[in-house]
Amino acid sequence: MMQESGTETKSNGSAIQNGSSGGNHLLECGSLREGRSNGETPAVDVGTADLAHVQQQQQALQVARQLLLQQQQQQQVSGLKSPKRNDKQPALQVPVSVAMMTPQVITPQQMQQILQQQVLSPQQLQVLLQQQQALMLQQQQLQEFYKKQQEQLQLQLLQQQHAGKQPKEQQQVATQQLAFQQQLLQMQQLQQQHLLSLQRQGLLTIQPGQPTLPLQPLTQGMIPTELQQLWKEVTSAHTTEETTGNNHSSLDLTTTCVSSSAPSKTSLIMNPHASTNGQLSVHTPKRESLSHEEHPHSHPLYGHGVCKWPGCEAVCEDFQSFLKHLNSEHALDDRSTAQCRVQMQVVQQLELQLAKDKERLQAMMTHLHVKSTEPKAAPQPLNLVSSVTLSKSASEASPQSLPHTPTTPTAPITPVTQGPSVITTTSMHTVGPIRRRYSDKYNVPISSADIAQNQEFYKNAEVRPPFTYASLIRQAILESPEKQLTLNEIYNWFTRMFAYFRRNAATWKGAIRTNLSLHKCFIRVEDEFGSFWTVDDEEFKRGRHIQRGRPRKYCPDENFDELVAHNPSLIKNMQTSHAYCTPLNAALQASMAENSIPLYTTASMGNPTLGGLASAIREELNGAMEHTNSNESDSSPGRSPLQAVHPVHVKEEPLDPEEAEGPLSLVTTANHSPDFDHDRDYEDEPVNEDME
DNA sequence: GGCTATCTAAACACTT
DNA sequence: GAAGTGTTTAGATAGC
Repeated sequence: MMQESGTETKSNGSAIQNGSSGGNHLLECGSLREGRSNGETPAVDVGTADLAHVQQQQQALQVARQLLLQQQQQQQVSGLKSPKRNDKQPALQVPVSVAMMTPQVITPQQMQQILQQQVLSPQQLQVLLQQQQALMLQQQQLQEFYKKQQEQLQLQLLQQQHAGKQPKEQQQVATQQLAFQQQLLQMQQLQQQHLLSLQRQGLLTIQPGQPTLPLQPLTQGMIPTELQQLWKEVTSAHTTEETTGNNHSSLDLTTTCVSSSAPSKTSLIMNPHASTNGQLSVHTPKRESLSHEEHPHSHPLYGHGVCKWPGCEAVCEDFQSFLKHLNSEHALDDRSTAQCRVQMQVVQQLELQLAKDKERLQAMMTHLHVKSTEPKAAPQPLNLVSSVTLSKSASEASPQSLPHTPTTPTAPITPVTQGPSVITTTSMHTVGPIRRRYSDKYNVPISSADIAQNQEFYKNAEVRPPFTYASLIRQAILESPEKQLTLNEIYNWFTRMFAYFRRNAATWKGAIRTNLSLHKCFIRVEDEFGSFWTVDDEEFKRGRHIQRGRPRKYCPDENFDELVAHNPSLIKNMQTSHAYCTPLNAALQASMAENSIPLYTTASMGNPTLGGLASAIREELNGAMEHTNSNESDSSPGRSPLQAVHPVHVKEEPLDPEEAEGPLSLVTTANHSPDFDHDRDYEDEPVNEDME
């Protein structure tokens, strides 16, 4: 221990600069020292100019300390060495900073001498006091120097504030200042402890006429490592003292260092306000001690009969045994110190992580808030990267709720009810039926990336995806290799991709079926193996629905022949499902349409089964019924894509460009009235009441 | 407040 | 007949 002290003294400058070299007895102090001695806090970076300035000041301080050290050593050589000390500490060297920080100008070594010798002769005490007085003058000079330093620092801070420097730099400077203040307070506290200790031992008496020991003006000359050293010296002194039954304040000191430094560091990093009063390191020990007295069994290191010291987990039957265990097994030694250091680092890392996450969250919220006020120029329907719930108005193309970070499947999303840029993180549990509109005018397809980016999240979290059923169905279909899925496959896709759809199957399955039927973009196709669904993306973007109240597409068999008789052209729509659904066949249809090839030709080109044929006929009949009765030309959503027919080669009237875009506009409907409006949809045309 | 989109539930019909 | 599938309607809700 003392060798470490000596090592530190030898490499004084470097030891001060490098908090990990020697003074590792007390960790929090070491951490603080690192921040301070390097002119930066562990959490933030200081500006280069600030850092250089602080370092210059520190170098000047070190020079002064070395001068002081030399003087002290001379004093020690002059006759205050005790035989005991020489035995135990052959190379005793006083940490310079310790000498500086003790207002009594009694170095720990000297104090230890006193403690070890127990009795000093009056002559020795007189010499000691004289030396103290001489040193005190130098101490006061150094204190003034420190004061000037602080003033300069404050001036810098003010200048930076006035110069409008970035808040981060301000915060860093403020953090530095807080660190200084904190160290000052710690030092003052230790001073008092130290003084009381000496007074109790009767080894130091403050004479009324004697220059007042400067309890207060010890400025920022304290370095945590020095505090550690002093603490250790004092503690060891008290340990010696225990033999005389005069046991006091050792635990308090330990508590002081451990409990005050870590939280104070926390406050420096996370909550500057918490330390602005500079009090936290002062009263914490007593408070904690009181807390433990009031709640004797609520020690942070004790719970469920187990010692919570990291890596310990020793079973303690009661709190008293725990205290014994704590004092015996986790006393102040290198091991405990190292463990404490590790724990501090863990806490630091967690705090840093928390700070970063908070900052990220803030940036996200800020970003989304700004975004919500932006014009809806470019709909980004499902920008899930932001991973924050936002209202629909936050992005017109965005759904109302977005999940939290995809990396945290348990993170809730928030279904925001209303209001722009409302971002909360607490209301996921109220996920319910929410509107998920992409646009009033058209649907903006979600991309695979939209879902893929949050795939794991939705797979694991029972969070309702912020997509409409239609969008999800479309996505499911488009993700399939054949761009077609059976209903059951759609179900499976939903359950596979979204944990939310692994319950209440009846509800969402019904919704899927409803949407499949309701949206014109979904096209049901039959083949010999059954029926499957495809999607017409253009129609999807139009977002049109089948109008309510329109007659059912399904046509009972008993009406089939009659309907065929009334609609002979329906046979043209007896294409195979394959011919329609695959992109290849769609292209083929387009090509044929361009060349005015009647679509029924495709039927002959395909390989329709009788079942498929009948189904196609039946479906087409339904569409024909609609046409017949309501004079509608638009596609019957029905399902055979050919129901969404437009007379391509028959009609000479121009087609609605929109309608002509898609493959659905390719089918001939020779029997249609030439004057019907192709642009009209079910939505546009009232349903023929006769049909009903 | 009206309109629209969406969701949900339900009824009904057909198919397997 | 049961289950699955498909269609349609009505009501509720939320956003525009």
